Amino acid sequence: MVKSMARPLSEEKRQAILESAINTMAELGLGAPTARIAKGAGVAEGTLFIYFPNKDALLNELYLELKREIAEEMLAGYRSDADHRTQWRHVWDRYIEWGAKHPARRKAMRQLVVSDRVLEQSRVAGARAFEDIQQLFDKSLSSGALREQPAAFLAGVMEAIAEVTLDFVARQPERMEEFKQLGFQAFWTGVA
Amino acid sequence: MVKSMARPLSEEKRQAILESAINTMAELGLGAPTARIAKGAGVAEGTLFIYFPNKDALLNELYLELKREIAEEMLAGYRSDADHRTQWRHVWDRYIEWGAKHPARRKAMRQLVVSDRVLEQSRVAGARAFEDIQQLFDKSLSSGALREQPAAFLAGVMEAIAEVTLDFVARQPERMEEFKQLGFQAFWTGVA
Amino acid sequence: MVKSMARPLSEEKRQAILESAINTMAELGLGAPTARIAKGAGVAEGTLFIYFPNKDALLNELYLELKREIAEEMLAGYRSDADHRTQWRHVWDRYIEWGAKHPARRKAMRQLVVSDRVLEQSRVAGARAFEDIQQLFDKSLSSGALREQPAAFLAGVMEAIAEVTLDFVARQPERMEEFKQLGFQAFWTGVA
Amino acid sequence: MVKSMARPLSEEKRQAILESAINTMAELGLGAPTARIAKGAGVAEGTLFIYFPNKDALLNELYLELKREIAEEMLAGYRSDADHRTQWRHVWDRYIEWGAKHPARRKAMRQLVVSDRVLEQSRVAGARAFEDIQQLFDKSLSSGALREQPAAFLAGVMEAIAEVTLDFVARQPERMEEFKQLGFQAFWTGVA
DNA sequence: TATGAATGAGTGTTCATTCAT
DNA sequence: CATGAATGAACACTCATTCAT
Repeated sequence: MVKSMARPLSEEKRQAILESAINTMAELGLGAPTARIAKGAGVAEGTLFIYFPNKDALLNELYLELKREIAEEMLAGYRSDADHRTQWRHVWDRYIEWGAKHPARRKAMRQLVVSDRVLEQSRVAGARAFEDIQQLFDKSLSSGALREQPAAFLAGVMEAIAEVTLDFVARQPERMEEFKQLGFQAFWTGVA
Repeated sequence: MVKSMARPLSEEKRQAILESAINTMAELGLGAPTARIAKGAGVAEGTLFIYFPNKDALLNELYLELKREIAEEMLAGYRSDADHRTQWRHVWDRYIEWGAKHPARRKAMRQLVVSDRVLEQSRVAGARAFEDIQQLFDKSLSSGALREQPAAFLAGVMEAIAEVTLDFVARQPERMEEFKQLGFQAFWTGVA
Repeated sequence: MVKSMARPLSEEKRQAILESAINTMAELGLGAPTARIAKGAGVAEGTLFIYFPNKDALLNELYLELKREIAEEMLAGYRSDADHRTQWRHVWDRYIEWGAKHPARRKAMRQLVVSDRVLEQSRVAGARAFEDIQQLFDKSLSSGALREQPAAFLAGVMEAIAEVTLDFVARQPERMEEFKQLGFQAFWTGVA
Repeated sequence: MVKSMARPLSEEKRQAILESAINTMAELGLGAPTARIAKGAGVAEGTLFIYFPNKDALLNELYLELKREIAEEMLAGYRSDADHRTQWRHVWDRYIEWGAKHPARRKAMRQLVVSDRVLEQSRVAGARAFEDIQQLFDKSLSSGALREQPAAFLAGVMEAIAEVTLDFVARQPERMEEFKQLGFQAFWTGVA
């Protein structure tokens, strides 16, 4: 599905605005002024409102964009023929690596997640990007590889432990491998 | 010799302001206007600034206050003679119950935790309120009841899983016991 | 190549704001609210801050603008071939006439001159507008037409006597010529 | 005339408040907060309003107090049997010395003089403190020692030149004697 | 489409003054 | 009389959004 039909706008500029929003929000939180975001993107204040009807829309789209990016990243190189643990480990490692490599994205995401300005609708849409990973959960659950529990709960636990892990990696990057291992172990033995 | 005061600062009002800050911030996030917080506390706009020199100070004090409250709550009724698992379970249950009972407090806390406006200094001070619980971690670790790992990491994992658990409890309060159990199991088997 | 502007900053509006600042400050002193100044200029409150980054900047620019205007006024019609006394008298008369014609400007200037908010930097820049008049001082001094003394001191004395003169003119406008004469005599015999 | 009848208040405190007002206003201008003035005087915020009904009253009384102090200072050691020039020189020297010794007082006075908050009434009362000096003017004028001109104008010129002189003394205190002499000469030859 | 000047409601904070203690 | 907490109007400044160019 190509967007360029519906919006004959410069996809480049749109991306520049989203990227600037990430960096500006990482620094200033959700209160980051749209004027600064625009400036950071190299466009005029008003231009931002051509690409996004208002700030909340920008916030919600950014949330979605990041969700999609994370899901994509987590599945890259994924092999569905490996055993359950290996598959989980793959997904886990990819996420930790993404987070370690993109601190600003993580900071922005953290603000978005707890904000009321990101609508339920966006959260649902964001979850859809994780459908493939969801299937991994479902399969593992039905195969008995994981203890009986709601898949969403599982997902939440995994994400939560990953965040803690990333906090530690952020503070001591040189111990990344250790924390990555530690975090996965806590998750896997905890839920398996 | 203390100079007799015309009217001493009222601890009651201070609490009213903090309480109103919680509720207002639960609804509006950190952007909650000080004027609204004051109104909600039944005091004049200016009065807020007698009790807190500025909004950031209020935010930091609120963070601390909540941290202390949570620590106290978690330790209430705690028995140091029970076995490790029982002790952990106690602490876990108390936290889940606190969170389930105080959704506004949790919402406010969530915003504070991810905000740059809460200073490192306050976070350190907040951690001090958890020193007793920290000892529980240390003892369990040295006794071999828990797998070898940094105590702070353990604490982070526990808190993270608890938050997920509370999110589920918030959505389906009638399944509270089930989620409480599920969350603890994930934590305990994950780290033990 | 200049990027075509949507709407260029309007010199007209800038002047309107400065003009309104003069009148508002003449009435209310330096405490004149920016909101009132803006209103008096026929622009929105926020517009003032597009033309001046903050109130202090407005104050400093206003000081400069007035200094420049006064210098220009004093030199208009000036003939460098006349004798010293005539040249001085010309400059003197022009200033007294300017002050008598623009009481609000004088009132505003009086506040600005004694305020710490007008920076040394602005005062130096303001003095630069008087360089031509300064030369008149220097020439007269070196020619021996004026008693030996620092040129800046001379300038200060002249300005001070002019202010007194203007105060009297303000109270009894009908005696303007008399005071103008009296003041100049005090100055000229005092320094020549 | 003893004040302590009308106000059975501590004259000491009243003076402390006025003194603090001088210093605080020298630093912060007329916008100096009453709370800070009170603190500087070692009294409570509310106490200030026992001694002065409101801030404007404080300002006006301060103006008067300073006027009186200056007049008194100028006449101290004054010999009415000396010749005119000697008498004028005495008064001149005393004022320059007062100003050089009390920069904060001068700064405060400068703000008060140009402020609308000091009422005409206070200015008139302030002038009364100069009645004795006024007589000196009158006598000198009628004796023919000074050129024919309104006494008030003369006084204004003297004050104005003195202010300029003090500005120069403030910047180069080591040249005080030189400027004092220069200033007096400008004044005396200008008006005599 | 792109620009950035213009808008004005909204924000944190100050401060003269009052008044309960 | 003395205190300082309490008040709320006022202020400088910000910012999402609009719209003339």
